[in-house]
Amino acid sequence: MNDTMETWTAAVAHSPPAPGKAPRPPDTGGGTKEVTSGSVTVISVHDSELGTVIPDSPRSTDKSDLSVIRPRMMGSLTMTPIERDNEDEGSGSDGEVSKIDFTDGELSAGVNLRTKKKRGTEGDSRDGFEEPERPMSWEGELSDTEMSIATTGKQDLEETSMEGVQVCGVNNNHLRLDEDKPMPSPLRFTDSGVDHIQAKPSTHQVSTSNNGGVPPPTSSASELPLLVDKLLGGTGSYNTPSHSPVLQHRHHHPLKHAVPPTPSPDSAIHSAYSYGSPAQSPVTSRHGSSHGLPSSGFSSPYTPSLSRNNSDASQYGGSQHSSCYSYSSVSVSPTQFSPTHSPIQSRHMHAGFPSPVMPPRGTGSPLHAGVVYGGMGVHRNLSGLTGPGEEGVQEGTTPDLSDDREGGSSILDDKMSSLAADLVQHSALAAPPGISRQQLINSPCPICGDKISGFHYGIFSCESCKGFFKRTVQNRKNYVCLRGSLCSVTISTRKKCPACRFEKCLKMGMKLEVSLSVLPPAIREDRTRGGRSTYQCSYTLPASLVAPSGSDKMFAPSGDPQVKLEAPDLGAMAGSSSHLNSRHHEKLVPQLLQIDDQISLLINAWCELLLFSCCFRSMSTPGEIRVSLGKSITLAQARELGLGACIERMLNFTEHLRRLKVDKYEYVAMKVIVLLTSDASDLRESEKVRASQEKALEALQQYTLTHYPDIPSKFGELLLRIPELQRTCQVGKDMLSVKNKEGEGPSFNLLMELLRGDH
DNA sequence: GCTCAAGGCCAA
DNA sequence: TTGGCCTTGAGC
Repeated sequence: MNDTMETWTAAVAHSPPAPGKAPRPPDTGGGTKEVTSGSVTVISVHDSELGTVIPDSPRSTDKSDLSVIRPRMMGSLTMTPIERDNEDEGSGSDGEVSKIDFTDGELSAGVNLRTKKKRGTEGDSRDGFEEPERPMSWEGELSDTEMSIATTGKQDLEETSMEGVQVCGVNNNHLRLDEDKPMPSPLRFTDSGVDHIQAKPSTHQVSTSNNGGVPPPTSSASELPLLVDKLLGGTGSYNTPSHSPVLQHRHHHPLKHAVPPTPSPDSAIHSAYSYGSPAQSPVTSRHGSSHGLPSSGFSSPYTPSLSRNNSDASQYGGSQHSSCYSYSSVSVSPTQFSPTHSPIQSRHMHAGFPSPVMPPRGTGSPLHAGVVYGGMGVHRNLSGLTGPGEEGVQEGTTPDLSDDREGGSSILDDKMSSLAADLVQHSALAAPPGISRQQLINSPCPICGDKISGFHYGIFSCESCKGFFKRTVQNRKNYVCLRGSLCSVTISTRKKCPACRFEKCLKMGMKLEVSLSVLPPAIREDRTRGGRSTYQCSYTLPASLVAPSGSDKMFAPSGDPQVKLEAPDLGAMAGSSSHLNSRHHEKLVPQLLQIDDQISLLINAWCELLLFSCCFRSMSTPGEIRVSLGKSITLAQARELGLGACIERMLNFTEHLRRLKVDKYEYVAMKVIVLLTSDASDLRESEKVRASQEKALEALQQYTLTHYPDIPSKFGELLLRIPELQRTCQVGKDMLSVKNKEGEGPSFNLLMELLRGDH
């Protein structure tokens, strides 16, 4: 859906400090110093399905469709010119980010990676890229052989990266995967007809309004986005390999925000440990036998000597500068951490981690073919799964070694960082249960790939990204990216585009405000220092942790209602999202729904959701239905394919949407309503579903009345479209059913191919 | 008393 | 403006 891969730059250069915002008071040692009420408008919104999404409220930004994930991933696999251009951050491009004042010094600073002093932690003195510290095994330093492996792996990485042709294999040729070859099915994420009902980039809230002179929306106006945010996924992994609305639970599992029996992070870790037996490890199956592998030079970063980088160490910088080296620098504790809990392996889980509710698609292990168990070789592939805005090695392109900004080595660093960042997007944020805090800390920052220093604002991130996020929010910076919000964000490039960096912070799950507003904000308005963050949901299950089927009790005792699937996950499956102010979440958060109910709802509504998405994105193309991969189908073409009746109704439906000028919020809300309206008969908590639907209806009504006061009937007209949508689906289903029986109709796969949401 | 996630400081 | 380091203080 390249044609809809529109990006925009919202926002504005720099909103002035809030009136009365005094310079930062001196640190007087605690206490409340200043109350700020501003916030940062999310910088840019890239919505693949909605195309350009410009929040009409400065306090809200919407990423209204989960399908944004797929295009990003696909886009990276099939480079488009714009992506290449974007990746080429060489001379000239920086100037495009005209409103972001970068100095040459900053640019050059990016080249130097991590040269700043660190606390005297063991191994800190070395630049990980130039002189990696001797990797540690769980018994101590790696042997020479192991070192050789690790070193060789690094060399391989460099060489292949430099060539830009072959995916680094980390000394394991069988793990290599040529990037110019089609990705194995489990990694392509393209074979789903319902995959746009997928996970989505995590959504985020902006704590308060940065008006910039624009009055904030009324509460009612904001309620829909809020509701949508909750309904459609308040947090999510960036990518998910899942292909079905059910499979996607892997990233939107009910447990991902489950609150542990105790809110303590420590207890949360404990919970993770309790799960982490090798036998139970969800990773085990993903990687098969990892024991026999020579670590590939990328053995687990976790060692029994965790004190080597325990919490304090992590807080003040670990021993590894580079996430890349962190992969290879340590190995596994067979006692404390199962090899299968290796964060390396865990990083790969996304490539096909079995759905907790449904068996994985495809044959065998989703990680089969050794694709995913290969250290950096995997990383590169995984990076390919990210989108154009997600940095990474650009498949099919040769790294520009003449990059005058950073030089060849820095490019490699960039790529390495990119890979690392990608990995974490798929791992640390979406790590399987059993991954401990320590393991996560040893993973690269999901935003830039740097060393994670701790849990900041809802995710494990590095110190720099933590500081950046804090500054951006506290200072109410509104950055703009004039490059389409597709800038790479890595260690070496993170300074180049704060807009994209901040967007990625949000995307990766950094929170300005806790989704459930009973908890304090991550960014403290009063700037009170000290104290522990009280939101541990993401801590327990960073971002998109999922548990395999039957592991529900891992994080919560039986009967804990928190275990139940949160509505956001349900909404995420609906294919939309938004990250908006959550100030009124407690008012709008719908009832949590059980996973079984979510599945039932999806089973009943998948067709409507698909068709709706298809029609909505076809609003700009009268007479055509925009199907997959940016293609359109006309009625004539549809008739040739035997889909005429269905497409005709879809065109009519689309025309209604066009006439009603359905906007993104209405679209999202309607999707939620459709989802919750499905006549699933086996709902366990039908009352909750109904209550959620009522809230969605109410929010939609308020929204339409607020935003379209001149069309008072809009709400009703929107609702009237739902039966029409359902009839359209029924026509399609009936047509397929009848014609397939006759052996002359279009196949189900064809329809799915047409409708799938990889846009 | 320890942990750790906040905010603050300040050199680069 | 960045990011490493520091202080703070609630939670345990």
